[in-house]
Amino acid sequence: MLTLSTYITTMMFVAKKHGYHHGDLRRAFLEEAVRVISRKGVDALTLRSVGERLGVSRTAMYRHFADKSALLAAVAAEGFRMLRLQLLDAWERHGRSGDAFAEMGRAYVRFAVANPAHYRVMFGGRVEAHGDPDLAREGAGAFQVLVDAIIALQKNGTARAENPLRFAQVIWATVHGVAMLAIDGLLERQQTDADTLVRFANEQIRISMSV
Amino acid sequence: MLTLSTYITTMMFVAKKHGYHHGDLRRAFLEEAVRVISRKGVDALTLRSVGERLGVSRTAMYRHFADKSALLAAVAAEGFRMLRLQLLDAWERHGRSGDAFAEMGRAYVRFAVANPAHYRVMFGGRVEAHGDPDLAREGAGAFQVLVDAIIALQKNGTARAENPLRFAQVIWATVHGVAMLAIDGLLERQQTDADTLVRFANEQIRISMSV
DNA sequence: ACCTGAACACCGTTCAAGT
DNA sequence: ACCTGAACACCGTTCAAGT
Repeated sequence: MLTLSTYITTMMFVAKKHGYHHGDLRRAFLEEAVRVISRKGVDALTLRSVGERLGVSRTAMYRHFADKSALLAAVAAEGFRMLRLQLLDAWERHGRSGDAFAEMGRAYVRFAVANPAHYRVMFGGRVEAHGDPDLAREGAGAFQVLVDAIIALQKNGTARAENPLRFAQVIWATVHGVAMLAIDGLLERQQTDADTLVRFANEQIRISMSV
Repeated sequence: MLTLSTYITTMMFVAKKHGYHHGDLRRAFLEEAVRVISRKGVDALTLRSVGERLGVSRTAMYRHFADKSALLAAVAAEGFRMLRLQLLDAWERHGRSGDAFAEMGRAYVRFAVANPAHYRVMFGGRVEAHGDPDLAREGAGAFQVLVDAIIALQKNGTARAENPLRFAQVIWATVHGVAMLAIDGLLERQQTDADTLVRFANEQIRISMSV
């Protein structure tokens, strides 16, 4: 009887999982963290205030994340997943062509500007892909979209033969640098907007790949 | 008499300034901060442990820096100053030529790899140039070396006519991205070393500038 | 002028306890 | 299974006091 009642109680809680206090508390923590980071910076993120905002105890998070850095790693992993999908969408929707490749570059910078909180956590050096397997997988997946696109361009003769990994690294470095300049507000000071700069960068990339 | 004795006491302390407790305490704080950051990361930096390490109270720092972020801003400003000097040295020592420009790129990445603590503070998004005038000036100074070099290459016909600021932004973005890949250890995972990648990036840059 | 120690208002994390 | 409140060991910063 005791075992049965425990079982029933447990099942009730499990059944309530997607309707518990805040529905999906894990997701609520993730979203609130992103909200705080984008508005006040990573350093302003405290578990206590997030918990209070969500109306749960300040230790409730530990049911869903090992610690604070695991929460940040989850934000980063989610960012890489979104980035991968948006890059893939730009590449495919524009016909996997040289122009589509340029659109990927624009999509990359657009992602960073639209999601600075995710982007800063992804590349701010706070979380290391080393530690979180999920994060490492998502990061590698986003990079692979770029590598695959380069290989496709080489196959149809748009890009010259060269180690595609090396192309990918330099191109990623370039758009990443443009994205950083954009979200750090360094372009505003120089009266340049991010999309203009990434278009210019795309032109430079096109030249250096086709020669 | 009171005024005179106060004056004398003050002068004694001022005279001792460069021989006080640790000679230059401001410099000692700066160096110890860099040491801690490079060994354990920015998040591991605590004023209390730095003070303890230097044998002073944990509030002694406030005589030399407004707060912790001012200390980090000073680290970043020092980093930009070192970077500017090393870029300028590479450019001038190699004869202000196209090759010298490539050597600047290599010097940039070498700086980041040799001084990852400074580099992370400079670009990690913790300090904003917006707030610290000294930091803003040093950052702009380092960037100007790149702009000036591009203008020189355009004057002697090595680089094509184009807004030098735009060239500078994309090129900076590229070498910065390579530097980030290098110090985040993402290249090791792909069996590429930083200098090989920056040499490849330099070749891409040379092509795109000369066409 | 420069440094100190105590105090204040925080923080992440642990843990026994509740349902 | 999931959540709680109290407790622990920190942290940056302020401030009256010393020399």
